[in-house]
Amino acid sequence: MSEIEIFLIAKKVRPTAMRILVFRSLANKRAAMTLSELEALFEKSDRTTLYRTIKTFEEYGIVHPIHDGNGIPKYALCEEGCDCAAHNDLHLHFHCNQCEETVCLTDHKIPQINLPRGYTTEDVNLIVNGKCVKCSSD
Amino acid sequence: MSEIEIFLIAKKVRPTAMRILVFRSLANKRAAMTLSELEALFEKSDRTTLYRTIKTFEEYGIVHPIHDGNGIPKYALCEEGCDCAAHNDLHLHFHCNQCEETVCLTDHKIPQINLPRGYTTEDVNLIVNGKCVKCSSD
DNA sequence: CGATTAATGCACTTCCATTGCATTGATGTC
DNA sequence: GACATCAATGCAATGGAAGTGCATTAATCG
Repeated sequence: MSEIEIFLIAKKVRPTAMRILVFRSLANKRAAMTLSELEALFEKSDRTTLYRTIKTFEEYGIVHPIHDGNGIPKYALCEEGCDCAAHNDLHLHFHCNQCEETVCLTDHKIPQINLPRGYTTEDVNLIVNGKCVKCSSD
Repeated sequence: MSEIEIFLIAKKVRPTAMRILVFRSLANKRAAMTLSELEALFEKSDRTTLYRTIKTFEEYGIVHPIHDGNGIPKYALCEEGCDCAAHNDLHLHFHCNQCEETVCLTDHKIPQINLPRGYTTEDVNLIVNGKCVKCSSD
């Protein structure tokens, strides 16, 4: 059994062919991907299956969606030990305006945000737009 | 001539009826609004006109879009003196998970974010999700 | 007033998310 | 191993919203 299969089972998700493929694709690609980008990787797959695969992954804390401000959500694997449901992994996301790639900067935690009296925080989403390492050297 | 008309002219935007209405609607509502929400306010208006009105407002620095993570952008009036084009108004946005309203917390500036070497910042988008004042008292 | 440009309204297209339903595949039981 | 059950898949269809082309109307300028 592959590592991915073991991981999925541990997450209580049945390791079907499609799920393994999607997981591997996300693991190999350093950047977050949209459903369409994922779809393009698999010739034969149905959009719906992919859609539901991602939903399942989301539900079981395997991926988290990233809304980088381009309207279409992207997905990236959660960090090990990240309990996204409890929002314990408040890292920031970087979106490159040139190559359009969005990456998790998991080492960069989000600073404490002060809110006006009466407001309570449940989740924080921080997107930095700019130029990534690859594009800065151009 | 109304204040709104004067303001629009100062922004080099012709104060048409629709534009005045949209501006007033955004000014009266404290929260940011989607195109659909705006559309619902005007019985007779065409969606396209509204769409282009907002695009024009965006272009001339009258409104700024807010991507609060729900896929559909919302729009709010820019602060006075805010030069959105130059990203000088990096305030944070608060989205209430209960009433779904999104507001600008213009007094709360976004702290300096440190990025890994090679990354450059052009824009920062910070969304805090939680409960707003109104909903906290429930 | 007439000409030019801007704004509007309508029709249409496209893209993506989402759901219903029938089918296929896997799992667990006897 | 055969069967019942439930999960996963694939196809078709729907719906919401963004965006575009074009003709019409309104405003502005000479």
